[in-house]
Amino acid sequence: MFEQIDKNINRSTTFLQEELAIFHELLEYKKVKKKTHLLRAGEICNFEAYVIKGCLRTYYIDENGSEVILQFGIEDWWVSDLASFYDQKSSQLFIEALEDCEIFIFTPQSKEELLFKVPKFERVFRLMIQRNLSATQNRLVRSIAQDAEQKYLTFIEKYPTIPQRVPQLYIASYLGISPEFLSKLRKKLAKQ
Amino acid sequence: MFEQIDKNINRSTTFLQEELAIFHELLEYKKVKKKTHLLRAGEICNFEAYVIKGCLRTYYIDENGSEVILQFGIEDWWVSDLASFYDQKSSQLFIEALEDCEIFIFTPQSKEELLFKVPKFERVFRLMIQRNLSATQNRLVRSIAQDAEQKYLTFIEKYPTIPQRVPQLYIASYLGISPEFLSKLRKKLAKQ
DNA sequence: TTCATTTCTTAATCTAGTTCAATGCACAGG
DNA sequence: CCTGTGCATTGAACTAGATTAAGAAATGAA
Repeated sequence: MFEQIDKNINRSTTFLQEELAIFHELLEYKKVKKKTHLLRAGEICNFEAYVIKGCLRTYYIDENGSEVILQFGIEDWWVSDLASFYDQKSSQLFIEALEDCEIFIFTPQSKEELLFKVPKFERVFRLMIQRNLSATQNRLVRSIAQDAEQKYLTFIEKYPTIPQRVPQLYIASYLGISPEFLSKLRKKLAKQ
Repeated sequence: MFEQIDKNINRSTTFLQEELAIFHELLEYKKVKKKTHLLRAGEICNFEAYVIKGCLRTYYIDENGSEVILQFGIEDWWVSDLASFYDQKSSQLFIEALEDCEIFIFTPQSKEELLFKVPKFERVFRLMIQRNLSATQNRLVRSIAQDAEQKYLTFIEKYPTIPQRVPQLYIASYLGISPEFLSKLRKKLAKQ
């Protein structure tokens, strides 16, 4: 049950068995049904979720009413609105399960307790947010500098499993192009 | 000399005089001449810089050879490539002074020493990166969902001082539009 | 199985923004 | 003081991608 997440956090820091035991103690296991929202804009995000199994999307609805997908969360990703979680302020994001999911969650309380008992976890979480920042910066650059075809190719290279799991509609929204145009692109690429 | 930066870090956490003294001790003051690069792609970023005065840009050169400006750094902003700084790995970014600047810098060593002596600073730096992430996410959303005119208006509202300080060329690059089109936009907006 | 809902594809039309090329301007350096 | 260099502006021609609308295919619920 904990193998997967242990392997993940052990990438950056090595923990003792007793430290891991405290960690496991504080994790809350949850099942989430497809189409359930874990978070809606206006609410305060009171979790940081680690995806054991399944797929979720984090999205934003802008002033024109159009959805923009910020992130897909699949196995071994962390999903949350960190700004809302840390500062306990109202979120602007939606987080929705696209498949039946299994997740571990931290609440602000359980996380605080973990960091108090095993301060080494500071590093794990700092790295998590830092990776997130790097990934977001890279995506921003691509969103500005690449054309639709390059973006799509980069996407399927980076996330080869996602296209088979989520509607194309959402991939188009992630890439910032219309679903119709993505369809055309795929047709063109298929016959090359 | 330290008033400005003290005020900035005191926004989120309150520090004792002796803690601030340690902080000041570890800050390194530097002057940087216009057009100097603090960082080039391929190098390891060995600083986190706080801008006392002046203006810098952080940019990226993509595979097509075109520049994308990720961030302008002006007074009271932190400027660095965090991924490179923390992991001491090769950077992908360039950081260049657009005006003569005065900055404070941390090296990996001085920062480690600070966090060791005054762990409360963990929070300051965590908030810094978190704000950076939120800002980058918001920019990503705008870059996808807004048209050029909206982006420009959002930009001058958010950073009203920058247009007077940096060439339009760079603002266009930040917004992800061509300089020619920005010029046309400005003309149109001017006569409204 | 059937009906309803969601998703995908195709084609025609339209437009926001690019590219290219020429001109004018400002100001920094000798 | 001139002169090069970098930047802004303008206009004409072009194109990547949006939008609209309609039909086909897939999925799911009852």
